[in-house]
Amino acid sequence: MATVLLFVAMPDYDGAVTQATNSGAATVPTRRGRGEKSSPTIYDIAKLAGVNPSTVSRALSKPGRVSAKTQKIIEDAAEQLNYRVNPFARALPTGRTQTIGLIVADITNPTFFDIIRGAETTGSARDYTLVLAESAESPETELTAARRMLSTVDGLILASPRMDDEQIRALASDKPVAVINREVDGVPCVVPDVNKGISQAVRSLAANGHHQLAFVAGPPLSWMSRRRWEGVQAACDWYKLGAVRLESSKPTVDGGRQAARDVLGSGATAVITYNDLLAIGLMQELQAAGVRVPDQISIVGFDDIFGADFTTPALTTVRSPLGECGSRAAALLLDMFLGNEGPVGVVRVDTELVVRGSSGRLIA
Amino acid sequence: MATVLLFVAMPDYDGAVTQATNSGAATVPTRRGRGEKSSPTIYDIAKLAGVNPSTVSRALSKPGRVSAKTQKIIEDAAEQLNYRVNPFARALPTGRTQTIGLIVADITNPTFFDIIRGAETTGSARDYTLVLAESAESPETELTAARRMLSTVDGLILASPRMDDEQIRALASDKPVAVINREVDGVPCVVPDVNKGISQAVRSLAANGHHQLAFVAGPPLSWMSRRRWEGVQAACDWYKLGAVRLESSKPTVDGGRQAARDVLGSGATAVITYNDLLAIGLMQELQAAGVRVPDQISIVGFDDIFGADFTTPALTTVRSPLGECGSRAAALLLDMFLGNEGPVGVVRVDTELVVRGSSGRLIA
DNA sequence: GACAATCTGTCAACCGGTTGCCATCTATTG
DNA sequence: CAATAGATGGCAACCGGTTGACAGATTGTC
Repeated sequence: MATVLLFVAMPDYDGAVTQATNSGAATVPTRRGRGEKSSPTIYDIAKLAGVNPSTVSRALSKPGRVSAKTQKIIEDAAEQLNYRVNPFARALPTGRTQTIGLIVADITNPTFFDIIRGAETTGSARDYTLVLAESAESPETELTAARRMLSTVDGLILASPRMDDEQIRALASDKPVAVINREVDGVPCVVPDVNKGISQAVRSLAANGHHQLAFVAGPPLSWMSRRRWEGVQAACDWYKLGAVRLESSKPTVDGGRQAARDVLGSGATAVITYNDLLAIGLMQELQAAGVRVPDQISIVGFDDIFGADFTTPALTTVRSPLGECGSRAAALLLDMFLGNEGPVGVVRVDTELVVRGSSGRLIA
Repeated sequence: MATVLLFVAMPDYDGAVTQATNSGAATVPTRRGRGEKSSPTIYDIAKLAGVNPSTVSRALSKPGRVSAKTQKIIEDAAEQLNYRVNPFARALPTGRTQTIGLIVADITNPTFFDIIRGAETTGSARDYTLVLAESAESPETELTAARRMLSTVDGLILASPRMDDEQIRALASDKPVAVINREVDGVPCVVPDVNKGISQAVRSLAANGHHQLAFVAGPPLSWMSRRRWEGVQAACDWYKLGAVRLESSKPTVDGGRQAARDVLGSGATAVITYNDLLAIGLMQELQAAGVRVPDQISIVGFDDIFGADFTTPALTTVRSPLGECGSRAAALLLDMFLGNEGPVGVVRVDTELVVRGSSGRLIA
């Protein structure tokens, strides 16, 4: 299992008083040859400021606990010494690590990229570090990773979890947990509302003369794959299109190529895939087989990942605001850290159709 | 500044005895409601095994320091309690954090993805966590990030650094540092040898009837951009092609689009770009302007990133073994951790041309 | 069997912050 | 002016491992 840690932002020393004067030359004060004594500690500050170390600790982390005068003296001393808290020393007694865990199915999948970015940005704003781990689409690996992480982080974000609702709730009973791309009772979730985007896609396809649509599904354990299929079915019902569901071996470009055969066999003239990777692979394979896109078959992906507009024709896709999902999930966690048990409901974000060249009028 | 931490692999408790028996049910032994007492400690093990905590510590981290018998007893106890070391507690007295820092110019640039992967995989094998930070192409940001990271990691990898050689050496005098995509005297470096790949590219272009070539450069501070341009010049000399160097505003798809105008103005029929992102943007813009690729203009990128084969035609590119670079750099660091000051020379890895559809015979 | 060399486990100090409790000191009020 | 509440700083214990120093046990040697 691979785990990635996104060190979002290292606070100057505590997130307070962030303005560091660039007064002197840009020299590092403590230049030590080998591995001798390292950075200044609160004890050094205490000595310099003529107070007790505990007072320094309070001045730097408990706003208002010390008098304004002492506060100032200590802050000056801290700045003079170029003090940085030792995160390990802080984490030891408190258990607070200033980190948020994020588990994704596959680090190399660009879909997760925006989620990571979003979570990182929001965490960063509050001096939280993001730790990434990978589940490789396996519920077991995911659970193991989650358990291990949980001891090291203050909270956990699960992007597209593959494990049971029950297991997720168990984790959530231990530390704050937020879920993306899935609804789990009793756990705060951030879920793109696919209906709008799917409606737009199917309406557009119907308007372009399509009558039979195929949906290439994602991983069987993916809640979101089921959800998208339901959305496609509902929209097809409404717009009077036939809809058929096809399996994919894996939610990648390669999986998309492999699905081409089934798509052709299905007789559908329009395809919506579980994600963009599948759409791209499918388009490549169809074009290689001489099928013209979109003249003969229209293709619509999901997510609008990096590279979706590299293809010719560029990929039409239902964009999920992945960055917002990551950001919202992180915000939920940050909220819970503050003690707000708050609403554990579902946060919904909107999806929208991005029309590019891979979908269009059916030329019979 | 954004910093990402790649938590590569969390060892079972110390990397030794990794087989965890899945004996009982999959219940978490310490189920605590709120934030009560957490995981088992070496003190718990000591009590259970009837020895002193320090003996437990030694048994778990200093192989051979305790008798085989005691070792066994302690390991059994540790397993029974499902013990995991507390990384914070360990880092505090030792300073060893089991982490490697990696600074890249841009987290969203897929070029760095393979480097990250490579470093992560290699670090992972030795139970090291990877910490990522972003420099946003700024030497100042990079230096700040590097300084901050340095106090938290055991060693640092700089992928495509933008700061001075001098600054890099200063960092390296503090803790182990390895550099990728650049040569810095006195610091271990991993550098793709671009000559082979460029030679292949230029030879192939010459053979296809091209006489005038343009190189679209990358960031001015990029050592590798200069190096590639030198390689292109040398190869063009050899194969008797004219070569002209064009600037780009930024090394992205957008920068590539903007460069299209200059490319057309240069009269070149073949283009090599600093990286694939530029090549893709350039190709999009040229095609939009009605230029046929590769019939009128051949395009060759650099790196072979994710998505390079999404385009139509697929992108011909000089592949750098980025994954290997990351992996090698991490290996260098791990070596230095073991006390091997070793050779601080340059590790060279090979590049090769990947011929796809965007380059070919010039059709006048 | 006496004595040295080697093993093995224990003691205690330490890493650098945090925090409950208490002693002062100051300010407010009667 | 005395009594009292609140603000402020100090003391010391603690978080969970690590490690140098040392003593007791074991083994080997002559």
